[in-house]
Amino acid sequence: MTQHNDPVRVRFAPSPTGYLHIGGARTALFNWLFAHANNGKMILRIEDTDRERSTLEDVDRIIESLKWLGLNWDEGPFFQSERKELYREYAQKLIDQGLAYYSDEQRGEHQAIIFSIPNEKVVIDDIIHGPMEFDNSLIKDLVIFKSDGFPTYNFACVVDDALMGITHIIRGDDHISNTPKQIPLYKALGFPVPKFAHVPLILGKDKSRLSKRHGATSVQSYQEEGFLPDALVNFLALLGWSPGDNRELMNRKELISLFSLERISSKNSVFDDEKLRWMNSVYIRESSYNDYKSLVMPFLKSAVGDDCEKHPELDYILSLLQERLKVLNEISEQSSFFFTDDFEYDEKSVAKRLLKPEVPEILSNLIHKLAVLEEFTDKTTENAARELVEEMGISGGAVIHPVRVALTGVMTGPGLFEIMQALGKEKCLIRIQNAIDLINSRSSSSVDMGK
RNA sequence: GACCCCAUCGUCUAGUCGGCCUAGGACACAGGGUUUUCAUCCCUGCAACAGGGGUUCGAAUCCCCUUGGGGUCGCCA
Repeated sequence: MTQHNDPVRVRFAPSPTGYLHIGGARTALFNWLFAHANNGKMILRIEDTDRERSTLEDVDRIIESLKWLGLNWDEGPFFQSERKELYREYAQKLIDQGLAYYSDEQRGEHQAIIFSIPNEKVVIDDIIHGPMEFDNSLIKDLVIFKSDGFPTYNFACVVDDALMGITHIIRGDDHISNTPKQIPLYKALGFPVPKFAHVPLILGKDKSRLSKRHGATSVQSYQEEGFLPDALVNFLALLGWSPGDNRELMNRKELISLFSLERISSKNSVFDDEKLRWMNSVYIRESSYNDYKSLVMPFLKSAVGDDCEKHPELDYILSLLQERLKVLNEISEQSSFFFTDDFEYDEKSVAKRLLKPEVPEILSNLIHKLAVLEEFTDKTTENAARELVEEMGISGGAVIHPVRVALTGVMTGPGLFEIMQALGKEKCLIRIQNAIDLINSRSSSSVDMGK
């Protein structure tokens, strides 16, 4: 592990002009992992110097998302909008030293202040990219105070990073070109220059920078879809970083102990939704039942109503579904038939499994078998079905498939006899009878069509 | 366009100072097994060092060029 002389201090510095983007979340995560791996501190700073676009709602949303992901911070949140005077002091120092000057262009109430960038080469020894050289004679002087009286990003950022004692700046690749502008600012202000680690961007399927047009990119939308924070954290950590062996499934503790900036790739990476979903299903499956239940209940309730909580077979039903959910909100489509009698019959399933000449007889025979059961469990119902199979000389599938469609409306789902137990005798008998009626009504009309 | 970054399977990646790489793992995909279905699980398969020059006994690994992709060029952050 890398040794650092000063106690490590990092920061995550979002601007509250939108949701927490998945890319921002990864940057926050890398900062968080680095801080924890080095016994350092993480600072949260809100960069709200754009008074037009910054909103309090966005501040809340971003903080909510960070909390949901479990990315806690040690200091802050600090708001740049509250530190205006501080920045002005430093700008004044630069003016006094002749390193900055007032703009002669008058645009607003205040006069903009501009920093003269020295015409020299700047080398950044980036932890991820290695040395990068820039020629500052090629760039224009830098506005550090806007005519609305607020500092610009580059200025406020440098002053804060220095004053807050930030040792490592871990931020997106898109800030690389800001760095050669910021370094002369550190020097002019007499601040030590921190270390930089520019992490590559996250791309969409088409290899362009991940954005709204690639679909949902806010952390909040992943939360709403039913991804677990642990799964998202694990997945995001692997986007651009790897521990070096073939390990992929790692909890936070492992992530922290294995993490290092040096192992972050310098290459952009494409966000693979499929792999995230797979990883999420692993986390759902491997959760304890109680954790899983508390995670999934809000999704179930919003899908089928709060009453589901009182369902006598709730735990049994949820446990049947635990191993087949990729995201939590799938609970809705996969369990509604347990909670309502008003579920949809999937036409393809009906055509394939119910509309067969032998089905009505099988179903009605099964009704007779089930009706006499005293105990109605997965075992007893299965025995009944096996007996029927025996007596009629048919295959197991010949009874199981149509019954599944009769009870659930679809061809896939948990084991049939578990479903029966969860549903209970009465509902099973009614639904099987309904299926028989459905078949009869269908066949009488199709007979006329000669088919 | 200028400046900068990047380049291993479709995707995420391993490949630490060049040899152990006939390039490993995971997701996805295909096939098979288990299963009443789906999912899980197990097995198998498919599939990559962008191209061209060097350097070297030897290069995916180093250098250069080309090509391709990305980022930045705001009194936005």
